[in-house]
Amino acid sequence: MKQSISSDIIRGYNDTIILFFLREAPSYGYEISKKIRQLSEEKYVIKETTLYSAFTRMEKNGYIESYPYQDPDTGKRRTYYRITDAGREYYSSRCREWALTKEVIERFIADEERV
Amino acid sequence: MKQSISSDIIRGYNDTIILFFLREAPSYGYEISKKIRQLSEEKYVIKETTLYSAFTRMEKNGYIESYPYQDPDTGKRRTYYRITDAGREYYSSRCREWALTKEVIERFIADEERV
DNA sequence: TATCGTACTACGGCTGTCGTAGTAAATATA
DNA sequence: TATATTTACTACGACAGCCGTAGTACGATA
Repeated sequence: MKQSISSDIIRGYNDTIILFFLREAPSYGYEISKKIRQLSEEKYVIKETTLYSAFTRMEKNGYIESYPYQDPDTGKRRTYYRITDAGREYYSSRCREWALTKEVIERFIADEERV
Repeated sequence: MKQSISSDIIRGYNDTIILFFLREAPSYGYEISKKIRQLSEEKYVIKETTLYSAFTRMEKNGYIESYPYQDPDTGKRRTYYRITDAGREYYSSRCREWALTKEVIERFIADEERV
């Protein structure tokens, strides 16, 4: 019974998590999902449907752009995504919001319970 | 254009915030909403419908119990809520989850953007 | 008399997450 | 060579929680 992260708290932060990786380089669904697992040390595993619907939403919002890409080695066709300037701004604003949110939520978290 | 907290990130933490106050003493909707505003210094103002639906949900889940109460001074009738043992356990588990979640999310928040 | 603060309830919409299912090609294993 | 697993998605619909709108009712204050 490992403690894990509820989807309600991560809700709305998936976009930020995805953009965190796209800031550094364009990528695609499967790779991003693996990177999330790795960086979180298996503590957070994004669901496929959640991930791909986030792509759709963010492209609609202009935070990312998709383009087809064929891997020169394997020949695999994938949909790659790159971050836009609007996406970078959005990421930054979410980071600032996070700082504020964290500070506020912690006022409602009892010290003794913090483990 | 003050930076404020989005409902998506607070989502699912409203229950915890409410229980934070009920742990100390029974209370009712209006009072709790005021306390949230105060403790967050206006950074988070819970919506009425959100608050009352949280009460309903938590009572259904057995985390709180309601009882009618008439104020001896004003004569005002209110629905008071008190926390149950299950509610205390739930609060504690949410606090532990928070510690984990915070740690994980921060891996996806770039240092430079932290302000 | 009217407005404001208090203390709610009802209803329905919206968004993001997730379960289920299916497709298809490449790679690994037996 | 046959089968399983991994990779890389798409479609559909359910669900939960938040929130906008609206309305009720009562007391205090202007």
